[in-house]
Amino acid sequence: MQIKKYTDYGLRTLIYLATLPKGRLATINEICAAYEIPRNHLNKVIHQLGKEGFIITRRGKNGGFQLAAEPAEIRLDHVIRRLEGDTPWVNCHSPVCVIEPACELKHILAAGKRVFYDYLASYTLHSLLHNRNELEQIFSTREL
Amino acid sequence: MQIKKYTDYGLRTLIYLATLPKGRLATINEICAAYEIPRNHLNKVIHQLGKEGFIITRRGKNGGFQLAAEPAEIRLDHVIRRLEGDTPWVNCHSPVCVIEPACELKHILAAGKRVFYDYLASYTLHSLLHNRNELEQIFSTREL
DNA sequence: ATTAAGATGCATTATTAAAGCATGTACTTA
DNA sequence: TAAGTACATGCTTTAATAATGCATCTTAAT
Ligand code: SF4
Ligand code: SF4
Repeated sequence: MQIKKYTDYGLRTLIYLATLPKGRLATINEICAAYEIPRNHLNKVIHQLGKEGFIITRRGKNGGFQLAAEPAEIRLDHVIRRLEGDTPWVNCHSPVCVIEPACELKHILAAGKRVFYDYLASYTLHSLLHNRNELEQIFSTREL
Repeated sequence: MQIKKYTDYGLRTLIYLATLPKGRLATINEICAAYEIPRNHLNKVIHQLGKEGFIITRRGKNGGFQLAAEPAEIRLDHVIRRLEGDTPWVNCHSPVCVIEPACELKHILAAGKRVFYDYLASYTLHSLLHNRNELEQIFSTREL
């Protein structure tokens, strides 16, 4: 019971982008260096972030990506749901569970999942910028 | 992002026990047969359920196990927390995340996890017996 | 044309959960 | 008290999935 690194990498990317001056593009290499994470994996995350519309990507020389909206408009529940994949938190099929038709548990777990995401819905990328100065300082010292 | 089969097996066991007449012991073999799940894995689950005090186990001939309390006294958050393991839903260490000291995200995720378990806390094993008759029927037909 | 960036697909490795196996220990009953 | 049955315990192996690596394609600026 843990979110994937994949998802966390996506959130880290959004955090990084949010600390940049508006309009400035970042590159995959830049983010890998900042967080010391593997380029290949981040590659896929960035791609999905683009597909999902959280960032705007630009190919080619001088390309890169930036936030597609204001940080306050990017909801954490949306991001995590997409990156994490929105499947049930319990697998009642494959293999099929014999009490499935009579089982209440799966409904309770599904409701719990909803409650979790409803809570996250009260936060946005902006909520993660409380320590913006400290974040910027971390990133700037890493560039040395 | 999904609970382990291990945890689900534990819940299934409790559901099964709750459908039995009070005082009646069940065995591991019985539950494996009822759910068509592997004995070796369930073995460990049963053992932990005993250690955690959700069931009372008895060794030896005519041994087995039964619920340690009334279904209405067995809270789902307690069971799932124990079986699932109560670790954070995001791993900020190993490897260490460079923005960890400035990051708000982990706190939000931790709060979301609390919200999830708080929700589960409003349910007990009794909540899972709404379709008790249907459950009993499923179990009885499987014994053939 | 060259170069630098993301896009895409496949292969490999690492991690963890799940399952298997062997043996120990407690308890009942003949 | 010996035999049998059930849970307890530890170790090994397999399966599933996430993470990572690699090669190549496409796009766009210069
Ligand atoms: S017990 Fe309920 S929740 Fe668990 S697998 Fe069966 S149907 Fe799904
Ligand atoms: S970004 Fe925040 S939540 Fe994610 S690993 Fe780093 S410290 Fe933890």
